[in-house]
Amino acid sequence: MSFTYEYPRGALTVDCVVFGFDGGELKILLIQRGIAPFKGEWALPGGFVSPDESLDEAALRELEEETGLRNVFLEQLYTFGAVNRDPRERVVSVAYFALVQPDEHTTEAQTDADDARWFQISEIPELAFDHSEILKTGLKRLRGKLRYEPIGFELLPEKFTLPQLQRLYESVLGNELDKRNFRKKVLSFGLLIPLDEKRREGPHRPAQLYRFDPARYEALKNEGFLFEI
Amino acid sequence: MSFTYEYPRGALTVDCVVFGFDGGELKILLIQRGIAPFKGEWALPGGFVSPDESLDEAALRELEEETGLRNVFLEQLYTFGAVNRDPRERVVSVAYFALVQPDEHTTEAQTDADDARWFQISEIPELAFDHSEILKTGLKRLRGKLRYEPIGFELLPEKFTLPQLQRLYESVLGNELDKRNFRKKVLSFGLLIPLDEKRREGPHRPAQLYRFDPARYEALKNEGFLFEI
DNA sequence: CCAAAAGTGTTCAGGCTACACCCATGT
DNA sequence: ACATGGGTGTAGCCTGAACACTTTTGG
Repeated sequence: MSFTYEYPRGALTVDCVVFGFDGGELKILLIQRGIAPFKGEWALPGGFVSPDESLDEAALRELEEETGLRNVFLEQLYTFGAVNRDPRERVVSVAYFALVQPDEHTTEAQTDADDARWFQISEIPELAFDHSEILKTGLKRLRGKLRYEPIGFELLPEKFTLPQLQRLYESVLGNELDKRNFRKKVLSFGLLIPLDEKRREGPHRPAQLYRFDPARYEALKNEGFLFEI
Repeated sequence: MSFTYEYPRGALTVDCVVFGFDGGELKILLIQRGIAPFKGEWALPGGFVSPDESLDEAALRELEEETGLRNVFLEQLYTFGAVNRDPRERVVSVAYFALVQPDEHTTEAQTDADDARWFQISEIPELAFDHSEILKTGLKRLRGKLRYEPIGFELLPEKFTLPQLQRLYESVLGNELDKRNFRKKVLSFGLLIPLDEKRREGPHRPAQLYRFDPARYEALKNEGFLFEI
C-alpha cells in the first residue's frame, strides 16, 4: 500500500517576503543569489520544500538558513504557479509573509546566498523569477492587514512609544495621521500597557513606553471585538 | 540547459470549495469519490495539477471534469501542506474558492466521481483527507469577504431583488439584518441598476429587480471607495 | 377581504475629523 | 533660553442602529 500516484510532478518551493521597520522606513529583506539560475541577482529568501516537512516548517527553515532569522511572525501569503515562472522547469512556489524587528536579529548571508540586505521599498531592484510580483502581493497584504489586525507590533521592539507606532503606520500606509486622533483610538482599545519607563532620546520631552497585550487581544477578539485603525 | 533540480518531489493537487445559494440556504458542492483512497466518501472536487497548466487552469479544469461547472467565480484560497494529509504519500494541495449560481449550472458527476451533490452547511458529512479543514477555511473566507467585497452577486442570478440579496447576507453571515437599513446602505452605493421588471412570485406585492454594475464598481474602487455591508 | 411579503423615514447616540497649544528635555 | 518632539481636549458632522406602518398582489 505504498505505491505513489502516477503523475508527472513539478518542484515545490517556499519564498518569504520579510518586512522590517527601523523606526523610519519600511524595509524588505532580500538575498543575492549565490547559485544559478539568476546567480548574482537579488531575490526573496526561499528554497525547496522537503518531503518530510510542512510548508510552514520549510519557510522557517529557509529563512534561518539564508538569513539567520528566527522567531519571526510568519503566515502564508499566496501560491504562485504560472507554468514558466522558473526558466528551467515547472516550479510552484508557496509564498510567505514575515514580520521581524531588524535590530534584534542578525541577518547574515548563509546557504545559497552571497549576501542578505535590507532594502527600502523605493530602492528595490528588479528581482529574480516572479519575485517582484510576489513582493507586490506581500506589500498589499501588509497594508490591508495592518489596519485590521494588530500585526504592527510584530515590527516594533517589545517596548515602544506611541510616536514610533504612529510612524510605522504612516510609513506603511503612506499617509499622515493626526497625532491626537491616532493616540485616542489606539489607547481606547486598552491593548497597550504603559510601562514605568520613558524613552529619552533627544533634546525634548521623553516619550512613554508601552507594550502590547496579546492575551487581552485574544480575549477581546473572542467577544467580537474588531481591531481597526 | 534543461536539467531539473535534484530534489525529491511530492505531488501537487488543487481542491475547490464551491459555494452556491438557492434562495434559501447556502450550499456547498461535494463529490463522492469514485477511486481510492477514500473511495465512496465525500470530498471537495479537485485533482492533480499537470505540468503544462497553471494552478488556476487546473482548478477550472478539475471543476468542469468532476462537476460540469463552467464560468464560475474562482480565486485561490490557501495551500495545505501538512506532511501526512494524504495517507499514501506527500501531496500538497492548493485550495480554491468558487462561487456559482446553482440553478444555472448542470452539476453532473463525471471523471473520478460517482456523484456530485449540493449540501447545506448543516448537513455536511465528514470529508476525505483534510477537506473538512479546507472547507472551514473557505467558509471563513466567504464570511470575511462578503462584507467587504461585492462577491455576493456571484451567488445570485443576473437579475435579483433586494430581499433575495438580504436573505443571502443573512444566510451566510448568520444574523438577521434590518430591512430598511440594509436597503438604504446597499442602494446608497449606486452599484445596483433597477430594471424595468418586477418579480411576481406569490400572493403579495412583487419585488423590484436589479442588476449589479461591475464597471461602476471598478470605477469607484479606483477612487478609493470601499464596499462594506 | 385577507394573508403575505415589499417598500418607505426619522430620531438618537456614538465615533470620526479637524484643529492649537503647553510640556519636558538637551544643548 | 531655545529648539525639538511629546502630550492633551473639544465641537461639529456623519454614520449606524432602532423602530411601525402602508402598499401591492394572489387566492
